[in-house]
Amino acid sequence: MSISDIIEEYLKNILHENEKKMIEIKRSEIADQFECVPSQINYVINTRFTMERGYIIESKRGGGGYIRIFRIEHQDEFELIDEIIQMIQPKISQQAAIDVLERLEEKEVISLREKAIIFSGIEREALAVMLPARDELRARILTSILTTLKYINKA
Amino acid sequence: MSISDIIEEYLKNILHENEKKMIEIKRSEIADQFECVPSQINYVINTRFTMERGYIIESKRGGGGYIRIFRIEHQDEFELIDEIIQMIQPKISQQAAIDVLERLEEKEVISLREKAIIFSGIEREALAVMLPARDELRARILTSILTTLKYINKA
DNA sequence: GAGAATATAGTCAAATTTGGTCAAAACTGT
DNA sequence: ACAGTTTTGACCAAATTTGACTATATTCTC
Repeated sequence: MSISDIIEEYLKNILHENEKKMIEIKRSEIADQFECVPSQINYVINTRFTMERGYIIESKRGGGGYIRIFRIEHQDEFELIDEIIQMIQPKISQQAAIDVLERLEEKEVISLREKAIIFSGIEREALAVMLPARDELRARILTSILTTLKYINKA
Repeated sequence: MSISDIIEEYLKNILHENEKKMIEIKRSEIADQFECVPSQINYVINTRFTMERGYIIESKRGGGGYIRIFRIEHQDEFELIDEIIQMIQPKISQQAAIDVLERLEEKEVISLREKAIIFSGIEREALAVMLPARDELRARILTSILTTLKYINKA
């Protein structure tokens, strides 16, 4: 486990315990705590607390500055899926797609098996076209699947 | 016995004792341990821990990088799926794909819901490329999904 | 209130730390 | 000797770590 992984875990623990919607941190404090440079916190946030993974970031510089991490909440599955469909237009990378599928599984919109099936349908090797067309094709396929998912019932 | 054989045996011992489903290794550590070049580990994995032999590999580079080896068993319907994969090379029409999915559902290889998901991933509108490329793309996507299906268990 | 000092956070690219690929060389069995 | 397999190493790709430089907000001083 890298330091980034550890910081990610630490932040998620705070966030997910007590069903918190938001946490506010001071970048330099976290950096001190984990003995890393402050910009490492930005790295963790940029790679692990992305929209695709269901987070929104807000921050302020200067005295009393902060970084806030919000968990994106939804009324229901329908709304969650719609939001993701919007997010992936008009293209989506493989990594972002993985994040999206991961999130859908966490939220129990899809099963582990369905996640594996969908992933194998949109992975690089299956699509076999060059960028940027590949990311657009992936977005279309995923959109089509998500649209179906909106209306289909779980087993 | 070659070094490759020894490394293979070593990894399989760890994996099979205690019924472990997965092991995680660091490529360079194993290479050090057996005094070989790191790429030899890739050779062992590529020749001995293939899907056909019942393993799935996952890896990550960079700090905190790893190689994970998962053990899998294949499904009873392995042969049926293989036969279909052969059949759909190198291209498949939408109608033929529907027939295939129908057959898979009848044989209970996939559920009704999975059939719907897969179909929406390979339908004309989702792929949005002209014939004959479309039928080839559909074949690749479906092949990728079917290959996954050969090894993942039903819920 | 203007300007300086201080306190934050952000960006970006270089350095580092992993693992991956590929083909040439070496080895093995027949 | 040939074919197939294994070993090796040069080069590549990806993820992480680090730090110099930048941007912005607040507080202090006059």
